[in-house]
This record gives sequence, structure tokens and C-alpha cells, in this order.
Amino acid sequence: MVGLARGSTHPTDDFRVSVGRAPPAKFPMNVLEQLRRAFVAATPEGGDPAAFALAVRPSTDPKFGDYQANGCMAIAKAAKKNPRELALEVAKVVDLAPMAGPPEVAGPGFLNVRLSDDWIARQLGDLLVDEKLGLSFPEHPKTVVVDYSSPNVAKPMHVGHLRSTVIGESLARIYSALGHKVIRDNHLGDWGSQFGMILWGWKNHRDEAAYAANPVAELARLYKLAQARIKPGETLRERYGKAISLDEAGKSAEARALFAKLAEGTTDTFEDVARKIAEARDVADATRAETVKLHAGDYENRVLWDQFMPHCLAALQAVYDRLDIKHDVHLGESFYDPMLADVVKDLETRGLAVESEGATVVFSEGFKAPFIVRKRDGAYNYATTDLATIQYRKATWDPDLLLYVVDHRQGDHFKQLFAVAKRWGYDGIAMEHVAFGTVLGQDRRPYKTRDGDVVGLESLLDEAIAEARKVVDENSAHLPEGQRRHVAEVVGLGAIKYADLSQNRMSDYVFDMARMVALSGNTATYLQYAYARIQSIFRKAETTPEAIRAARPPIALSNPAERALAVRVLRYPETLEFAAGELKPNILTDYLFDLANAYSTFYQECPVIKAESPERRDGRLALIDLTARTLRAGLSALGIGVVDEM
RNA sequence: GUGCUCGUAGCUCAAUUGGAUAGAGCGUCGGCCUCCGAAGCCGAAGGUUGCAGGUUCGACUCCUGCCGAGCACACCA
Repeated sequence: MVGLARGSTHPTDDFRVSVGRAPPAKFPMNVLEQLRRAFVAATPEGGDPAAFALAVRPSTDPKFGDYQANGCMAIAKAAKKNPRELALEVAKVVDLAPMAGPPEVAGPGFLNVRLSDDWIARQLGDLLVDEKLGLSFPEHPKTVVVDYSSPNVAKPMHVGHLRSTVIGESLARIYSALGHKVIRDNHLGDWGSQFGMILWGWKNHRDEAAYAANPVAELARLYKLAQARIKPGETLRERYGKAISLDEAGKSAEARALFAKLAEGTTDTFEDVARKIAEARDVADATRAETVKLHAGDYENRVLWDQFMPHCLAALQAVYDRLDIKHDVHLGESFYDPMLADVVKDLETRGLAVESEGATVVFSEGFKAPFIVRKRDGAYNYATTDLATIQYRKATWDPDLLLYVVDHRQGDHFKQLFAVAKRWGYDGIAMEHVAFGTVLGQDRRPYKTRDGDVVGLESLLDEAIAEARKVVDENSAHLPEGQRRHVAEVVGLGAIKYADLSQNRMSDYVFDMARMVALSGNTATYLQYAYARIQSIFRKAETTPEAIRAARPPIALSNPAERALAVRVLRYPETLEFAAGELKPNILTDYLFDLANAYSTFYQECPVIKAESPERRDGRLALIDLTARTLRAGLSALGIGVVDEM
């Protein structure tokens, strides 16, 4: 990353630390945090306490205990001491009571911590009556603006929009669950060149009957029509552009010769290609002209815009409703349009923006290309809009953190934007581009159906729900129709969201319908299934979670599967904070899968209702109640629901 | 050409940011339903982490150089 030299801190470090150091609420149950505090107090001479604390982690292997402190080796190296001896000293000094006894020194200087069974059991007892499952809200909550989904209103949403929408919603929910103030902002593309295409289409090719019947479908058709008239010509120009230019410059013979060379292996003729390119250019110019008119306040275009927008927004909202996604604000490009002139003026006044090749631009160190805030033709662009957006957000919400959940292809743009914004005076706000890869098909090309259209988001949702419905009908025929339908929706949509959230790599995303709607293995279904089985046990046990919570039965951890499950439950707070700090929902999905897996093993080995005694039975009911609540809360933070029966 | 992102099991992906024997799912093979839901559990096979060097107690992770992939490179967003 630009501006982040090797060895410098992660851009959200400040933020993460402040979250991690959230003061303890009534129940300070972030186990990792507690251990870190204990180890900080035992930092060896010459060591950095913060780094020493950070080196405390969950163990990589159960045989090394539950947590391990790895900081002694680094300190020993710097101080030229023997790491094992240093570790022995720390082990003697560190006070982990009542969480654990003295850590065990292993290997070159690892300190292994095994939590006390009694302590775990007591913690679980407290968690049982803690609505927040051990989360402690910060004394000074941060304000976070999450900018996500942000589709172009004129185009139908397709699978490519899913990632931003699903990941952004999850991050919003995670920060919210941690007690921060979150503003979910849908930065709609409602003012750009795509509207020029629609306006052009409307004026030249509209079908009023079709518009009356389904406005959005008709607008989408017009948009596609404009694209179809422009795209092929542009593709041809990429190949033959030089030849055409020569011809236009009067060098006809040279042009033909070059064309013949470029056209080798095709049936293209010069006249045909030249005509198509010219046509495409004419249409492109015409659509651009419509955009310019709209921006200039042209009455007719503005009226059409006002007429189209409600339909577009309603269509988007229908998709968001299905996905259970609720933005707090929908402030699109058009909203910021009136502010753009002042933004540029201010940049100029401060000497940040300068004239270059007719345009107004901001140069930043480390970037070759300038940041264009006013084009040569006087129009503003997305760079200006994005700056205005930061200004507005600062004035309106005074945020601590801005998250942009946007395709990684805009990485350069955001780097420049952040650099300019900081120099403009917004250096107090942490800004992060939460990037992700492009959606591709299994052939590693952009995902398309047979007829060449990108798969619509809604048909993907339908497909997933239908797949879930098949399994529901097969496995749960006893459930009434309405319930089966509901279960299919929760399971189907959960599958899609989880498939996206469990993978947060930067590399391009290979879309695979079968995997997207898969209902076995590491899927949301697995977690939902574990949850439903727990509810089933409660139904059969003829008691309720409420009754168990009120009774607060002692929880015993005699069985290894029981203990493993208990430790997983305790790790919910630290995992959620970790996921938030790293901006990676897949950290949460990994944890939840691990939790559900621990439960499944427990379920296999530890009878609940038929436990050896009523005390053991109630203790296990308490444990699985905690498990269920953690699964539900974790899934909720991913934007995924649960059902009691499925 | 410059920059960004990446390369891990047959496939899709993890790996807590330098920690101990690189883990899951799918697929394959083998066990488990007279026992709280088999959308499940248990086990097996499968790896020179693209290649070659380097840094150190220790490298998928950091450095250098190659190979390969995707993306972006002023006035689209």
C-alpha cells in the first residue's frame, strides 16, 4: 500500500487497539484480552509490552493448551538472552489466576496456557445470564460509515453486486454488535453516464407500453440497447483504430495496408469496420450529450430523471428486502452534485488543486496520474463526488472510520482519494478500501448465461431457495407448507451469503452456482442445522432455555468434547473483535464453523437428555443453550438467519 | 512499460500478520442410524506453499530476482 512502508503499522491499528482495549463492562469476558493484560504486567526487561501482549494467541494445536504466548523469543533475541530462560522467568512471574495456573515452557521459548476447567465453568455460568454473550461495549463507541452495495440504479443488479452488498452488511452488523455507531450508506450511482444511455434510449427507442407494464425492465432494455450499439464498435476500434485514424488523416493507401494486416484471419472489411466504429462513436457522443444536459439542468432530462428514479429505487429495494439488508441512507451521486463546485473551489483556494491540460487536478506524491476533480469540459467526476462525500460525512456524522466496500479494481482511485482527503484536512478519519475480487465464471471469465447477459441477482436467489426447498421437502415433509417455504428462504439465502463471506480473498472470485447453493459441508446450513438440533433437544427435554438460564446449573467439563465446546463458546467476543479489526467476516465464519463442528462432536459423544444425572443434564442444556445463542448471534452478525426446525 | 492484487491438496479456499507436525470443505476410499435430527459423526489417502536464492532459533508469511495469472494506468464509475 502506498504510504505504508514495510514494517509500518496496519492502517486500522489505532482503531483496532481502541476496540481491543475497550474497558471491561460488567463481565469482562474477552479471554484473550484478559490473558494479554496479565502478560503485559509480566513483560520482561527491555521488551515492548504491546508487542509482548500481541504475541499471546489461541494455540495452534490443542496439545499446546488453549492459548500460547510467543513473545519471549523476540525479546530474547534483541536482548541477546536465552529465550527458554526468559520464558521460565515469565512463567514464574505472570499471574494468570484465576483463569489458569502458571504457563508451561515449551520448545524454544513458548509459553503454553491451559485454562482452568473450574474457571471456564464459572465463566459459562456468568455468560448464561449475559445477553451480550461476553461482549463488552466500549466506553467511547466509534462512529463508522460503511459504504457498500452502491449499485448503478439504471442497471439491474447482478451477481457482481452481491459481494459488496453482503460483505458490507456483515461488517456493519459486526461493528454494530460490538457497540459502535454504524451508518450504512448506499452511495448510489444515480448521476453518471449510464443515465445518459437511458435518456438516449428513451428518446430514440422507447416502448411506452413496455414501460407502463414494467418500467425498470424497459429502462434496463434501453440501457442494454445503448451498450449494444456502443460496445462492439469500441472493441473494433481497439483492433483497427490506427488504420481508421490513418484513413481519416487522408492516408488512404497506408490505412488499407495496415487494415489488411490487422484483419488477417477475419472476414472484416474496411468499409464495414469503419462504418461500425463511426456509428458507435455517434451513439456514444449522443449518450454523453444527454448526460451533460442532465448535469447542466436541462429541463426535459431532469423531468425524466425524476420520473425514472422512483422506479429504479423501488426495484433495488425489492432486492434488499429479500436479502434483509437495510441501509440507513441512500445518498447517491446526485445528492452531492450541488456541492461539487465548492469542493473544487476550496481545493484551489488551499493550493491543492491546479490547472493541468485544461483540467483541474490534484497531484499527490507517489502517484503518477493526477486526481482529476474537474474535467477539461468543466464537468465534475466521481473523484469530486467522493471528496464531497467525505466532507459531508465529516460534517454530518463526524466518523472515526470510513469503510468502502468496493471492487478491488478501484484500488488506485481510493489510494489517491484518501491521500487527497488527508491533505485536504481529513487526516483524522481512518479510511479503508475493503476490496474484493471480481466475480468470474468457472472458465475464469466474467460470469455470463448462455445468451450473454450477466446473471441477475434475483434469479440467483430464486435458484438457491429452490435448491433449499428440495432438501426441505425431502427431509422435513412433516412441516407445514408455510414453514417449509420460510425455511427454504432462510437456508437458501444463508447459503449464498455464507459462500461470499467465508471467502474474503483479494483474488478474483470464481462463481459456482453449485457451491453457492450447497447445503452440506462448510456452509451456513451446517450452522443452522446445529442450531435447529439444539432447539429440538429443548423441545424434547420439556424445558426451556429461559428456565435453564434462571436455574444456572453448574456446568461440568469432564468430557473432552464438552470442554472443547465450552472453550469455543468463550472465544466469541475475541473473535468478533478480531474480525472487526481485520475487516474480515471470514474470520467469523471460520470461528462459527469451528464452533458448530465442536458441537457436532459433542452431540455425538455426550448425551444431553439422557445424561447420567439430572445435574449433568441441566449443565449440558446450559452449554448447548450458550452454543445456540452464539451461533444465532454470530450468524446474525453475518446477516444470516436461523430457524428452530428445518 | 509502470503500479496494484495474487499463485497453498485433483477442485474451491483457510492459516490470528514471523511460531511448534501448513488446515477445512467438495470430490475419492472405508466405517457409523433398535440410542437427543445422517443437512450429521469418525477415519484414510492426497503438499518441495509457482521457481531460485537470502534474512534467523524458526518463513506460506519478510527481502531480492525470475515464471505465471488477473486488474488498473489522467478527463467512465
